[in-house]
Amino acid sequence: MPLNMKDIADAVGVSRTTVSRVLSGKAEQFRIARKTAERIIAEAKARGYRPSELARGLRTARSNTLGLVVSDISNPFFANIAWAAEQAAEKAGFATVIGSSGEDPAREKAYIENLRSRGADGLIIASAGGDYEHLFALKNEGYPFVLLDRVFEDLDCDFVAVDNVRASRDLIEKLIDRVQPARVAFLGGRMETSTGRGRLEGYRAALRARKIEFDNDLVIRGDYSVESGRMGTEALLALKRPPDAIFCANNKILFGCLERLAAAPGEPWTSMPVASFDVTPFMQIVGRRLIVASQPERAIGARAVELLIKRVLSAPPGTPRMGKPFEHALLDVELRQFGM
Amino acid sequence: MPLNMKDIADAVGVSRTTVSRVLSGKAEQFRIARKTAERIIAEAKARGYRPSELARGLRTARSNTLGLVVSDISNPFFANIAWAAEQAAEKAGFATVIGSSGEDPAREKAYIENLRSRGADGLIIASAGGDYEHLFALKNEGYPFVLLDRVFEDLDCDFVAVDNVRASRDLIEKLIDRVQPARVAFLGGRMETSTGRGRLEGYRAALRARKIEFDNDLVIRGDYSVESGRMGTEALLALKRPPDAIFCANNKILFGCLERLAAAPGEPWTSMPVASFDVTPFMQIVGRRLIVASQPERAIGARAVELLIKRVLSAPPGTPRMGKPFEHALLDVELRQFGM
DNA sequence: ACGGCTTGCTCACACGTGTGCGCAAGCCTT
DNA sequence: AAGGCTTGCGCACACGTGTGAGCAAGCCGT
Repeated sequence: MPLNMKDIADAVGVSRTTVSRVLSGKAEQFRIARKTAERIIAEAKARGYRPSELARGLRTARSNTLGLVVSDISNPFFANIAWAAEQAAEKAGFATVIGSSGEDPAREKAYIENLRSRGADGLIIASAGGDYEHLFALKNEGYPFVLLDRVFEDLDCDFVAVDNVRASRDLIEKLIDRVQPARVAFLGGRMETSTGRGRLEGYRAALRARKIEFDNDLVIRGDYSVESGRMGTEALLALKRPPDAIFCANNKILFGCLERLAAAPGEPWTSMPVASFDVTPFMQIVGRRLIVASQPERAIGARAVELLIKRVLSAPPGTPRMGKPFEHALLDVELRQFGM
Repeated sequence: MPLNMKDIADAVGVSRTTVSRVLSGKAEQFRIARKTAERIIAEAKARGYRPSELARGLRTARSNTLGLVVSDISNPFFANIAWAAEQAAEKAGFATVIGSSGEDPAREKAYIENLRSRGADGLIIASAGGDYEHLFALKNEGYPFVLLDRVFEDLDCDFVAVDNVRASRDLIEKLIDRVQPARVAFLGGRMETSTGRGRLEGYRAALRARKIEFDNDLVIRGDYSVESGRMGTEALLALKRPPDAIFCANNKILFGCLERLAAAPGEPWTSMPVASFDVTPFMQIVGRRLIVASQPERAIGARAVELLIKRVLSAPPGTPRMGKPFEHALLDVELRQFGM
């Protein structure tokens, strides 16, 4: 109902085909008279014609739209990545739609299905992990997608991430050196994700490098939520022998940790140094020494879009993208310090 | 290509029509034999059939998808609203796609166009304001949409928001009472938005109520960004006569403000009470007295979806929604305190 | 006069789905 | 035996777009 090419065609007095050719910029290619083209364009503009991407996508099997499925859009880390991805995609002539799975594999799967059936040309996925068979299915069908932040050892595909083991190790070594000799507590994230496991592995590596014994009491496995940080810190507070420092696997855990620490002050907790991944604005103002692994969010988003578009364009629409080797982008993190 | 109804039909040995009827749950209505239906369903499941929402949307002029365009998804306020909206929409059988305009009316307009041409059944919009002619266009065409958080006096339509004037006034009166007699500085947001203007009006009303003279030096107009908070605070720091308290129009401005205050300490700045809109987790841990107007984010998101779906279902697909009176939902804010 | 070339456009099909109408076969009723 | 009802399903069109093939008219050269 909202105005077709047919309406424009009738108004101008040409066939619908001609309108289609003109409006998709192929006027010259099909030798449409300049006069005719101008009249068509004017009419379309005047009546506010907007092509149906549904019909267009149905016909061409291409929508110039990328889907972005992240695990938690309320995490500024992912919000910034999403923002960067949008900008990059727009520059390349692609629109973007965002979805947030809330770390729920079922929702993630549903989102992917939805975006696919809605004609997205490709997907960028920060997977919740756990159950990820649907990702294998994507790969087997040759559907273009790029993993973001979280990867899977047994699933070879394009991805953009950081070296979590190394970053975590560097960060924790730095933390250890600050309070030496140090018992560093570990508030971990989802162990179903490569980031969760990698950061734990980096923790172990740092302990080994500094010849510190691994103490299971100091390792709390949780998920990437504020609540998890609260609960983990709660557990630490109950220890007979408190840690000398705390590592939080991401910024949400850090929130919970700091909140709990603030609520139950007293030494050594008050002055205990804390480290975490992912910079957020508040770190500049919290009155505590922080060491943070800053991931290049803008670069991650932009690179993911770049890889995805490359993959999307590597074969005619509607056909599987096979053959081309997969690209693995590992970006560098930067250690930063906050607080006095 | 990704498997149509025809494939299923051929495999089972029936016509495509029958497959369509069965898979859209109208088997009984069209008296398809139970046996046949089961075979079709089994075959579809086995081969992983996924209907093309493109074709379906093209045919039915309905996509069961709602678009959500917010001004800044990296603001937890909007992220939480988006999250709530998704949940509510899912419960009602609608999918959701999110877009973030970054407070840019042009991007907002592009997003709206894109979502519409992609077949979204309706939109929830937290508009950037400034240029909003495209919203009038939506209304004139009878396209279903609900404004969120920000409204326009000259545009009557469904909306969900809070009474910014009252909330701001209550908040600032409370702030004044704390440090009486008080010179309260105002770090404002985008004046192109009703929230920006409303919160300023509330500020003026609070001053009047407490019989405090309006001092233009204390009023900084900016936008809803961290940078704006930084710059505004910078300006305050340069005043010969410092304020006794600071009001920030939203959480991002608050970030910038606190950051700047932390970088340049000394009395009276160190102990100066600060107020703002929108609760974020970090407020529990910042070592400063805060009074915050907490908006019911989940309720806002859910209510907006409810209104939108009502509007969407109020007329057959593809036809303008006119006639029904518009609903204005004004939700209550809650004043909360943080810090010692 | 006639064939070939250029210009400027149209015809008709395809994409995958939903749906009103209709039809054949079997059974029941009278 | 004829008419009508029920059961179970298919035909064919529509949605709005892109596109390969083709067609009429004019012009040119011989």
